[in-house]
Parts: sequence; C-alpha cells; structure tokens
Amino acid sequence: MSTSQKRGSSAEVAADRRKQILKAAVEVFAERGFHRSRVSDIAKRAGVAYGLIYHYFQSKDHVLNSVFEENWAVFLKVLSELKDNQELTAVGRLKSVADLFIDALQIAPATIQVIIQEVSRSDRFVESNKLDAFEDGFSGVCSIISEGQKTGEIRSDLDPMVGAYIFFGALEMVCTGFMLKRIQCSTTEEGSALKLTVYQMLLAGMQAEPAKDPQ
Amino acid sequence: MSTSQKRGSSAEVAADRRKQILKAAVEVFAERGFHRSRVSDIAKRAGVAYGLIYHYFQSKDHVLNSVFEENWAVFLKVLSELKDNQELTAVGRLKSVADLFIDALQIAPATIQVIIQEVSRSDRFVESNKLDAFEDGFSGVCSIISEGQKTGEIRSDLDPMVGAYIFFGALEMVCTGFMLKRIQCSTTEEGSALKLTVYQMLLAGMQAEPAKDPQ
Amino acid sequence: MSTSQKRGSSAEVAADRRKQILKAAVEVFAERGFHRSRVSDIAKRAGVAYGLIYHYFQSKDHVLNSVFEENWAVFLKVLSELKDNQELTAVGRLKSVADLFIDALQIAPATIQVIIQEVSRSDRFVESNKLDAFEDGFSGVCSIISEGQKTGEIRSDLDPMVGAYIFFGALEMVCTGFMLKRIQCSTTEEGSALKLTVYQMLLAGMQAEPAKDPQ
Amino acid sequence: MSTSQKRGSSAEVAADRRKQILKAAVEVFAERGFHRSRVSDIAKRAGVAYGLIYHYFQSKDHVLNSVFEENWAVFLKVLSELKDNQELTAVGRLKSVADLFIDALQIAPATIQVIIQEVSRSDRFVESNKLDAFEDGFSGVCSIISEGQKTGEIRSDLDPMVGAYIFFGALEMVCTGFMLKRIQCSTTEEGSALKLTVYQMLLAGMQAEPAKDPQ
DNA sequence: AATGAATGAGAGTTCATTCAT
DNA sequence: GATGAATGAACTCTCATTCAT
Repeated sequence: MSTSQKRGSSAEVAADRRKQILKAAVEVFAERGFHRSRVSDIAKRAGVAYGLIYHYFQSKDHVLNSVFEENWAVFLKVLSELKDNQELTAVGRLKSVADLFIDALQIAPATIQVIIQEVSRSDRFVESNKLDAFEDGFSGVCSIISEGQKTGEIRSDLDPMVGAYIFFGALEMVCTGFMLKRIQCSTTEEGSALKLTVYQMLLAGMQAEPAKDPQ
Repeated sequence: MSTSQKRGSSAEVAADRRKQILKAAVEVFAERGFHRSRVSDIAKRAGVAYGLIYHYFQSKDHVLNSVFEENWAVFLKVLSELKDNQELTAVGRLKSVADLFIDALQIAPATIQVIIQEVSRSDRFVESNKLDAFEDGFSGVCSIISEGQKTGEIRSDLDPMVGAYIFFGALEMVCTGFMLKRIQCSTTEEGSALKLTVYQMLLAGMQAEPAKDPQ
Repeated sequence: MSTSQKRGSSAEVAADRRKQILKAAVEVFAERGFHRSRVSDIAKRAGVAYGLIYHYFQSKDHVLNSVFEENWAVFLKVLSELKDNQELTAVGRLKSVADLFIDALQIAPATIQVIIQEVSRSDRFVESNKLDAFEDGFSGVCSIISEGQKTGEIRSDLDPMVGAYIFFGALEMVCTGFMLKRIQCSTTEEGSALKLTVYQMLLAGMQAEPAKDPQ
Repeated sequence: MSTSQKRGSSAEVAADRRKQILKAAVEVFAERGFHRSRVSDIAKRAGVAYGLIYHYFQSKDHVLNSVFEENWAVFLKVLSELKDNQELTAVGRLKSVADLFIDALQIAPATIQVIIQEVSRSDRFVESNKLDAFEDGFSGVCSIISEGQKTGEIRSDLDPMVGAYIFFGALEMVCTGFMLKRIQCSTTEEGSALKLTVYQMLLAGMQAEPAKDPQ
C-alpha cells in the first residue's frame, strides 16, 4: 500500500498500454507487412502477453483499423483546414500538403508506411469505409487543384483527380523508398532537399526549359 | 485414356495451361491481394483442380514470382533499350517510359497492379532478389534523369533517385486509381488524356506560369 | 474505507455475496449451459467484478459444484427421511418425491435444471463423486420401489432400478419442458394438474381400462 | 499401379470417410460430452488427420448437427408413419415408439445419447431449428396420446403434451442409465425385460392393484 | 473485500502442400 | 497430365485464473 502510483489514473495507464501496443503494431506491420505479422509478434514487441491485445482490441484487424483511424484522421483534419485556407495560393496549399507528408515521414515513417501500404490495400474490395476515408484525402487535394485551375494558377488541361492520384502516388513511393533506405531524409537538410525535389517535380516540372507544351 | 490431344504438341498444351493458371492468378491476386488469395481460388478461376497448379509451379510464392519475372522482365528489357536510345532526348525517353506504363495499364491492368502492389511488398525484408529486379527499374529511370541533367534538359537541383521514385509512385497510384475505378483510361481518348496529365505534372509541372523557382 | 457496512457482520455480508453469485450462476448456467457460460457472464449478472468470484469459489467448476451440493443435498435429505417414513405407503412416498420435485420446479426451476442437466453431465467419466451423490437419489427411489414390491403395492415384474431411472427421467424432461416454456406450471392449479398427470402416468398408467397385462 | 481398388468409386469412399468420422464423433461426444471433445479427439478416434474433418464438415458444430439430422430424421420418419397407422391402437403405437427407442438404444446407444443429451442442450436458446425438429418428436407422441384419449383408450385427465414429455424423459434417462452402465440391455432378454418395465410403468402403471384413482 | 488488467494454455480453423489414384 | 482427398503446421482468438493495487 502507498506504493508508487507513478502518475495518472488507471484510465491513463490503460491509454498508455493501448498506445504501447499500437506503437509495437505499427513497427511490426511496417517491417513484415500485416499478413506476415502474428499477433504474438506485436505482443512480443510491446512486451506484453498476446492475450492483452484482445483486451484493448477486438481483433488483429481492429489493431490495423485503429492505426489508420487514429492517424489518417489527423491528416484529414489538417488537410481540411488547408483546403479552406484562403491566405495561401493553391500551389502554396499543395506545398503544405507535401510538407505535411514529408514531415510526418520524418517523424513517424512506419506509421505512414503502414497506413499507405497495408490499410489502403488490406481489404481492397471488402470494406469500403476505409477506402472512403482514403478517398477523402484524394478529394481534398483534388479540390485544391480545381480551385487553382479556376484562379489560373494551375494548368487547366490537367484532370484534377488524376492530379491528386499522381500527387499522392509520388509521396507514397517516396515513403517506400525511405523505408527501403533508398531515400534519405533523416536530417533537416535531407528533408529540405527532398521537399525541393518534390516541389519541382510535381509543381514546376522536371524540365529545365520553360517549354510548357510537351506531347 | 487415348483421349483427344486436340491440337499441338503436349508441350504447347502445357504452356497453355501454365498461361491459363498465371492469368487466373493475376486476376485473383489483383482482386483479393496475394495473402488473401487461396491456391484453390486460383484453381477455381482457372477451371482446374488445385493440385494441378503444383505441376506447373513449385509453390504459391512461385506463381507470384512468375507473374513478376515474366512481365517485369519485359518492362526492364524495353526500359534498357530506351535508356541507351540516343535518338531520343531524356525527356522523350521518360515520356516513352510513362507511355509504356500507361499502355500496359490499358492492356493488362491487373498484371501491373499485382506487380507493383504485391511483388514489391510481398517479402519486403526477406528475399531481396525481387527487390533488386525492381530496383533495376528505378535505376533505369534514374539514369535517364541523370543524363538529362548532364545535357541540361532536366533541372540539376533534383535528386535523380528521388525523381525516379516520384515517377514510379505517380504511375503506380494512377494504376491503383484505375483499378478502383476512380480513374478512367479504357478508351484511346481517355488514355491520351491520362498521358497528357502525367506528362504535364511530372515533366512540365502543374503550374500554369513558367515561374521556375518555387520553394 | 470506513464505508457503510449496512447491516450485519462482515460474515453475513460475505454469505450474502456468495448467495448472490450462486444465484447469478444458476441463472446463467440455466440459460446458456455451463460450458458456454463465462465467469464474466456470472459476474455481470451478479453485478460484481469477476475477480471477486475467486474470493468465494476456487474455480468455475467449484461454483457448479456448490450449486449441486447445496441443493441436491437438501433433496437427498428429504428423500432419505421419506425412504424411512413408515407412515406412508410406497406409492405415497413416490408421490411425495414427485411432489418435492415439482414444487421445487415451481420455486427454483433454473436450479433444478442446472442440477439435472449440467451436473449430471459435466464430467461424466471424469469425477465420479458427484455422480455418486446423484446415484444416491436413484438408489433412494429404487429402495422405495423395492419395498413396495415386497409389500405387494407395486408390480413385482418391474426392475426397480429401471423404475427409478424412468421416474427421474420423467421428472427431468418435465423440467426441461417447463424451462422451454412448453409446459406450464407457474400457478397452483397448473402445478396440481401437472402432478396429477405425473401420478397417473407413472403410478396408475396411462391406460383407461384396468387391463393390467399389456405386453 | 493396378493396385487394390478394393470396392466402390471415390464418391463411395468419400461417403465412407464421412461415416467413419461421424461414427468416431458420436463415440467421442458420448464419452466426453460435446464441449469437452476436441476436434483432434474425433480425428484420432477416426484415425485421420484433423484437417480432414474440415473437408467433410464445416465446423465442429456441423459435425454434431449432422449426427442429429441424419439420425433423428430417421426416427421422425418412423414416428410419422406410426402416428397415422390405423391398424394399431394408440397404446400399441406408443409401445412401438418405445420399442423403436429401446431397439435403437441397443443398436446405437452412443448415437441416441448424443442426440438426446448434447443436441437437445447444446445451443438451447440459440438455434431453435434443431429444437423445432426435436419438438416434432414430442408433437408426434402428443398426437397419439390425444387420439387415444378420444377413443377412450387413454385416461382423459392427462395433459397430452406433459404425457409426451414424461414419455421421452423416461426413455432418455433409461438411455443415460444404460450409458452409465447402471442399466443393462445388451442381450435380447435384457432388452425385453427393459421394454416390459417401460410398458408397465408408462402404460399400465406401477401399482399392482387396479386402483385407478390415486391423488 | 473488491477490481479488472494481465497472463497463457488450449481449442478451432485455415490452407499450402503432398500424393495415391 | 489431372484430380481432390489427406495432412499438419501455423495462426487467431477465448477465457479461466492470477495478482497488483
């Protein structure tokens, strides 16, 4: 009695345990992929008995869902704020989205990877609610592009939705390259260089000459 | 006993059966993902007994490998020819790569998807030989970009490898959008429009103004 | 700390808690069967934390044992008194046994059901001590039948043990029918009617004619 | 090559395997009870790998269902024929039902026990379709009793449904006693003696005197 | 006394792979 | 070549039980 009681209530401890398990799950999923990861792998990584995972999550699938919901939601929120931010130009807003992504990549690369690679593909044609949440991200970027086209900032001969897909695809593969250690962006300098390349390629184009009409 | 043997040698028939199974496998993998696909699903789709699959392939993994090797190899071959084709500018070569991809997407979208999504992720940290073959594709594009930088065609402040990743990422996500029916490119017109958007975004940039120095 | 302690000693409170848990257990076992009932189901029904059950009982099995012992013991005691009650005829004693059963059914149907259906089957070939206690019940009725045969009250061509099994089997299935809402005996009238049918069938026979020699 | 091919097609062999597994399942369920029986126990008893069980049955529950459906159905069919057999008196028909049961008990005691003890209780309040099939048996006997009451063969002060429950309850417990080795009926003589006791108790009554009005 | 987080043995089920026919 | 019955390793999930608080 009158022992430690380090800090916080049991509710806080429970929240910590949950986070601890989610963190371990993200790491394991990122390393081995969702299907190759066993629940016991997650437990081992988290340093708990695997039964405990079922105390906090209904199933292995629900663990993945939680990773998605609790992180993608944050991204969507920021995106939604950006979308309506009239202080920035459309291009500025797209840059901000890319920044958001690349910053997140530096802070929590495994989370980004799991979200993009596992969730978006896990039950591709089965549960579409996750897909819908995903689609929201594309729609947000699509809106920004459309608006930029109206203001003349962005070329009007682009299909905005294809633009959004290209935009995310580019960011995703950068993420994959990062996870595979083919792309470096751990330091601030590397991060800046990466952002620059992304900006150039997606916004300004690769070509050195301002020749604006390929095809 | 003493049945038909309809046409051709038994070797030809065997080759047909093999293709039949590979075709079914690609469809099933594209729909459900590799790990959620059962060998019996492939067999059912191919209209054969699942035991037969083991006459033509050592294992389920080998089926996926074959999908990869027999298709990516073709891509690599074309890419390798392009890389050294001095008749085209670097930008022209990149366009050709994109064309190759988008054409393949229209002809065999499921194959493209399986290659990109399943193979590249299947055994991420386990077998690296497939990854190496994958890397060859990135290297090819990376080379073209580098060369373009030397000739002054392509902006020199880009990281060529990051450029290659962005390039493939963009194409991959377009593929995903296509599979998810969010992007249309079934007709020739749609294909052309898609290519245009891809060219613009990756080569010329989204921005309408030739302002060449974002950041 | 220094909480209520509403009435009675802590021993009384403990006894109450025990009863409360046993009552909940009987209800849950009757509804879902022993094996499908979780300790947490019992706890939920009793309105306590499931850990508490282990303060009052060694294990889930012991809860079932307690249900049995503390109720069947009562029945055995009454049966034992009846067996030696020379004021009643053998038939009168059998009627009393049936009455005892049917009265109990009206008062505590779930308890009766759990005792008969779960205890008698739970560990059929594993622990025989419970089975022995069960057997005591059959023996008691068997004795009464034997004695009735000696006094000429009961037909001598019956096997007394088979008679006892038939006797209990009849009562048990009536219990099941009651639990399944197929047999009504909630009111006093229904109870009397039920008893009459039981008496007639088991003692006097179904047949209207006094033709005493079927075969 | 040119090996045994003992007898029958592969369809027959499959049917045999199914029966072999069902037989093993009945034995194991009868000995240990459904919930204490592991799928591997059934497999071991049947001499097959447990995976094979899932080749023939969807789940452990489906094995139990099959035991029920494929045996109770037979009983119901005979009962239904008996019910409408106008060549027999009501009492004669009830005797036939009892005979049917006791004969079955001698031929396949484990099957009878599993049907009565496991199926009827397994998912008591969950799946009612099995319960309905069960109820059909009670209804059949109930009908016979009602008819007997109309023709004056059977005492009119009995509740027919209660009568049916008593009837089956008696037979069931006889079955239990047999399984527990407390009741013998392996030989023809023992079987006849058992039938006699059942007839007497249920139809003629236990009492020696033709005193027809207890209570 | 009371709680419920934590544990892990145990059971059901899936499915890649083998092999007799 | 072709079939699908047979096998069993591997995995998810359940839940009785323990124990720190």
